[in-house]
Amino acid sequence: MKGNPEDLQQRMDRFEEALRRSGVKVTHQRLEIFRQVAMSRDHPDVETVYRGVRERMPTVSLDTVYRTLRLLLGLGLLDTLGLPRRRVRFDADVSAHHHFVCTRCGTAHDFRSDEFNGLRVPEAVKALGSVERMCVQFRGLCLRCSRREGRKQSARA
Amino acid sequence: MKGNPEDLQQRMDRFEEALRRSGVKVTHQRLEIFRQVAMSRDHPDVETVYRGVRERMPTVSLDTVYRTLRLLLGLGLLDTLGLPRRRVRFDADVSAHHHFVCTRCGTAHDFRSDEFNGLRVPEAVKALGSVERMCVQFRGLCLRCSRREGRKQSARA
DNA sequence: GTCAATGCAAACTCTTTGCAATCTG
DNA sequence: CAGATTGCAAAGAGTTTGCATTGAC
Repeated sequence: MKGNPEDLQQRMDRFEEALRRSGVKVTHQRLEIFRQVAMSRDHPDVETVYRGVRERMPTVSLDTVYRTLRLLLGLGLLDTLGLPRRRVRFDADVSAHHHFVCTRCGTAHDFRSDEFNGLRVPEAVKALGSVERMCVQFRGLCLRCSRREGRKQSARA
Repeated sequence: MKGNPEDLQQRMDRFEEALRRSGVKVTHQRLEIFRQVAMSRDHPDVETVYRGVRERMPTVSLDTVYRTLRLLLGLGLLDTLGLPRRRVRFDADVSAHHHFVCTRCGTAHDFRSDEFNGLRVPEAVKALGSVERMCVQFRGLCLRCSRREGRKQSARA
């Protein structure tokens, strides 16, 4: 992220508006935590967000940062890189392939695609470092979780 | 993964061969742990690998599973889904964009690409679940880590 | 037989939770 | 002012480490 200041202000305004719409309270902590992520050029982890926010707000606590980030994830105002899950998942297939990952249960399925394997590395990416591998990731609800979801819906009705 | 039995046997043979070439010992635990990952259709986490291996080898310990998986990652015989880092990283940009992730330090940088945004969802993926979003991920050494690497090299020389 | 690898238990790191105090709407 | 939110401290996950024992080569 990180754009010019007007840009950031605009995003902060939209953020505050989104909080109100979601019916949660607009607290200093929430504003500063979001601002910190929005200001970062790379994608900060919790500790980095915490340190950054603490410079402007020395009394903020680490668990508020955790709680807030989780809240904002849930509201769709933030995203995580890769999976929001903690557990590392392993893959015995080291050759080129791509993934579909379930946002609910975290299970991942492989698929192969010559079209995707053939994608060229954009110049913008070459400027960031030396590319060793590439992977296309689709995210969404897997069949099993979709079915479960459906059952819950009909149970409520 | 998970292919037919001959396939698995072949992969086990290649695996054993790779261990020998790397100069590490070929132990029952290593064979069974790799077999468990290679057998799995989805991508198991450590706990799942542990439970699976324990059915065939009840005395295996959880930390051997951790150690072995880490070893095999290092040897390039296994891969992780997403980042091998545990820390979750956050992204304030919820709109469509793609990532370059450094395999060494874990930092991630955004880039945009209309070409990638326009990729169609393959039929094979639609069969796995409902796709909500898509992201292309490039992995490799970032500039900063490359420079560091270079310095280490010349320091040794 | 030697030294790497394992199993056990304890340490460590990251994240979540319970509860009283505080602040938003 | 009521109830959501925070800060603190303690508990919970997941992962790593030290050391004596075991097993591959």
